[in-house]
Amino acid sequence: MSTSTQHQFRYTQTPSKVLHLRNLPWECTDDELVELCNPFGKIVNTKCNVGTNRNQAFVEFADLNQAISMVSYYASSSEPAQVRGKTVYIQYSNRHEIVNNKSPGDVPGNVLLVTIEGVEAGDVSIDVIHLVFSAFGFVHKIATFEKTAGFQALIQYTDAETAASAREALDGRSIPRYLLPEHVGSCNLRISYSAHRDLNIKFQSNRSRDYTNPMLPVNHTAIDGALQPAIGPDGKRKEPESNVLLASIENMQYAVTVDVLHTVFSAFGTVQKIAIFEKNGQTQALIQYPDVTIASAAREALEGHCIYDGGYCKLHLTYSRHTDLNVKAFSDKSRDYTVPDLSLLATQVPATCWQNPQAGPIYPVSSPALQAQVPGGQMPSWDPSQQAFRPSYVSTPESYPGQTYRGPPIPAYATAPSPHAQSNAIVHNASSMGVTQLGVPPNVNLQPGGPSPPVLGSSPLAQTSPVTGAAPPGHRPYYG
DNA sequence: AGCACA
Repeated sequence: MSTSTQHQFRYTQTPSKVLHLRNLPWECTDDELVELCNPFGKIVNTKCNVGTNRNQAFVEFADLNQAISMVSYYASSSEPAQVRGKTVYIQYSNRHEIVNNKSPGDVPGNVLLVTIEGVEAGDVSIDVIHLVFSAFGFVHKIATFEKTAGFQALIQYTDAETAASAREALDGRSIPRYLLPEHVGSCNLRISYSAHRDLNIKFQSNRSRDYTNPMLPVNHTAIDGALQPAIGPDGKRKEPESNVLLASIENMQYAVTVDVLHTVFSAFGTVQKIAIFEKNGQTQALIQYPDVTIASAAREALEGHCIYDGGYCKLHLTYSRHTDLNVKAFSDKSRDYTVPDLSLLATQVPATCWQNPQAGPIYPVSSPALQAQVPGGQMPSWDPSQQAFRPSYVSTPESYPGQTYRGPPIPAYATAPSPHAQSNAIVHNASSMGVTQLGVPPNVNLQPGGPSPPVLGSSPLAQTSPVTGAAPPGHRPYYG
């Protein structure tokens, strides 16, 4: 019986330029597959560590005849195909192409994402990184940062080939001992590809370098600050002020959208960019102002306050290490308000009138991607009549500090939170904040007449929550 | 040693 099924296997194999390899060592790499198969033709794709035992693989040749030549060769060879001494069984795959389900980090590019395992940010200087990676070609730019994954660096080369050679040589290896401080044990490099093509380096600093632009200003504070962190009068480490605030949102019973944050933080000045993300299961957001003064005012005023009544969405604000966020202009988790609204421009300016001829082709006026950002074809938070929309280059940030927030309603807490206040919620009556004009997330239930918080009317939370009804008498909004 | 995963 089993012999006949084997026969069936044999004879139902129609040639394919994709080969199925099995009995591989589980450690097998794509490179080893290429090494094995390359003599027979051009490999256009591979997929290794397939199956529960991770001992199968697929190799796709550019041409069917190349796959046939490999299968025929090993069919009649006395020496079986081998990887790491293990015999590898080869047959035609029953598919005709390898589906490209490579994770983003496997898609080759000219920028590498390097995770330096087992070290702190201070252990490996950017100069050491530069030295190590320069062995493979000219390093254009380096940006380093710390994430939950550890200390990471983006390394930009001229092209993907150079990047690939560096990755090939360094992935899984360690930075030479003599380049590391003594206390560092092992420090493996984990290298994948970044989706970036061109890094946006603003300063030469201890965290980032642009080797193509020697005229770039040097950020001494970043360098000095890292070497000698500022110490506050209480002896605690004081985070340097920044124009970018990091908001941690506690007790987030209700959705906090980009629009909500924009509304809340616009009370203090032009919000340039917002990014929302998750860290350790908590929602955090970065809010970028044009300058430190505005950020500082916003931080002072909003720290510890809640976006919604009832202690929901409590803000904890610190200064971010960022000075300029690199965010998608339109997404549900980020917004760049400094980017002109192309869809608005498009309605006012014929496409042929673009001043920058390059701008047109990059974002076609009828781009579905652009329209997809705005269900219904509207730009809720992009009303140009809103003060908050004004691009940063129009505003005069310098005027804010002494100006005690003219324009939008002045939150009382901005100057002096009253100790008698019964609530520290920022939003009691959302309509008074102009939320309705700014574009309300569909799930926010606004009741313009009443002082109720913009709770999620349709959410089960709204039903179960004890504090979703109208505020008690005397429970006045902080907004006059 | 026998066909992936979105």
